[in-house]
Amino acid sequence: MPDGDWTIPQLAVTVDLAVLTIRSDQLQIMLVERGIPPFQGTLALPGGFLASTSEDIDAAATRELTEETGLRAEHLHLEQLRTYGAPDRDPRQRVITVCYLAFAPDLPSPTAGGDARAATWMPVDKALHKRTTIAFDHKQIITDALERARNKIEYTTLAATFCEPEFTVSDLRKVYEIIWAQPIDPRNFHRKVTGVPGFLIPTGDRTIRHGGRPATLYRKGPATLLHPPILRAAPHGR
Amino acid sequence: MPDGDWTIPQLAVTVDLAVLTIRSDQLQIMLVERGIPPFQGTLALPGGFLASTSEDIDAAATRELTEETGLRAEHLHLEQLRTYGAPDRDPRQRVITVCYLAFAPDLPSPTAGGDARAATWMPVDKALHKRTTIAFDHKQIITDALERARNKIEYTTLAATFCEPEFTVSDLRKVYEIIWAQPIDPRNFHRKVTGVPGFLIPTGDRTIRHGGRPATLYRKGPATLLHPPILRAAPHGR
DNA sequence: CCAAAAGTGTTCACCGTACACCCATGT
DNA sequence: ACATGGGTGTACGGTGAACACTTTTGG
Repeated sequence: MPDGDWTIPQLAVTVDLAVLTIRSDQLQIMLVERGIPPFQGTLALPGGFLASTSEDIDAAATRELTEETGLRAEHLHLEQLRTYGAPDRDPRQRVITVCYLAFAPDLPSPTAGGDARAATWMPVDKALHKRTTIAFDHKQIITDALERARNKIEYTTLAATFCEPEFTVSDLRKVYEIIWAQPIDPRNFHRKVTGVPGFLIPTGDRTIRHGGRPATLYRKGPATLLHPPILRAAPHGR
Repeated sequence: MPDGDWTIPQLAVTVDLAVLTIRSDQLQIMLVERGIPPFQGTLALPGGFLASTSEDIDAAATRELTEETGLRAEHLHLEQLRTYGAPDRDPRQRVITVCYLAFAPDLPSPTAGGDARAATWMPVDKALHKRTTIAFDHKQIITDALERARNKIEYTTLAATFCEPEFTVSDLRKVYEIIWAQPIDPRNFHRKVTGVPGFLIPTGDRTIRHGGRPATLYRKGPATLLHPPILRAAPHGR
């Protein structure tokens, strides 16, 4: 950090959220419809300006997230994704956005938090489709969020954050299959994840199913890293 | 991004650099001595305020980096590390710092770029030592930079960015050994890295050594990802 | 000849993959 | 009985770790 005591005028900082969840067997992202220009009526990532001069940016992201989802922070994963600062990304003024990535289980209702704005879910595929219009550079942000999510579940236990508090190995496998868009052998996956110490804690209960053997229910354990990682078939991301 | 058209007053955005290099068989980080309070006389990461309202933050980082190192951007690696926005991280005013991580080969002179400020190198170990004082929250940033670097060379070819344009397999291995602070078997390492397609391009020349068989010289090839990654012995970083 | 560093060959243990097979439930 | 999904056993192939060994230089 340099010496000097001046600020660029007309410089604003916002915190935006890329909230991912799995709904209807699809990876979906939370979007809000913009009420004013620019991009009036189009969809954008939820977010907002810093609430006060003394608010930490991480805290601002947490606040936004719990407001939008209505969930408690412990049931979510939140991490900083990247900061976007192209000079023309907002036509009104210079806006720098610190963007956060969040993983959430499927939520009872999109706007359970009581927020006035209409938050909706859209499949990530559809949001990234050529013909879909997303405000600002948010389509790029969604692309980055997807890539980060795909990489992250390889070597962490965060995939479980997409599941309900109690979930089966199948539920967890579905998360991987949906995010990676590739099938996974159920038998080997089962052995793999149950073999990681501290990842899955059996609750003692079992599912009541419509057919088939009942599955053991698990809770997420304290482990955060997977060793060795669950590697995808194809070379990482390129 | 939300609706609204106002800015927090007294909010400044800076771009800081965590530049890593290998000098004297140690991982070192570039620091500058602060000329004015706060933290006058103590060391801090190089960086600065955005040069103009229309400057992209990535471009600002590149500019700072080439100014400080005197090297052309092609010989360096630069990526965004993280944004730090704790409200009290600068006692003067609210400052949000977008921090970048850079890898550089050993440089001819620390301030070859002709910059007036005195840039120095300090071993990362020493910078992170309990008794070393570093300005602002920059010690935390250095910690994050080190962790990122350690992870990054696992699955990318970026370790070669620490080497001269032409280097041997031994040179590259030393980079890994120094950054990971752990010995690596020279034979297996050799086979591993020479086996990655597009990683190492032989120049045809060999080293002239003070003893021992001359080593083949390589240039960095177009490959960017390592598949499979070079995994460290111990569980990743925890 | 010896030391030192580069580079190759070989062995072995482990692990991911593939898949046969058994288990426990609903219909 | 049969379908459906949960979960275990096992054989095979690839790869990383360990290390003996050869190659090529300087002293």
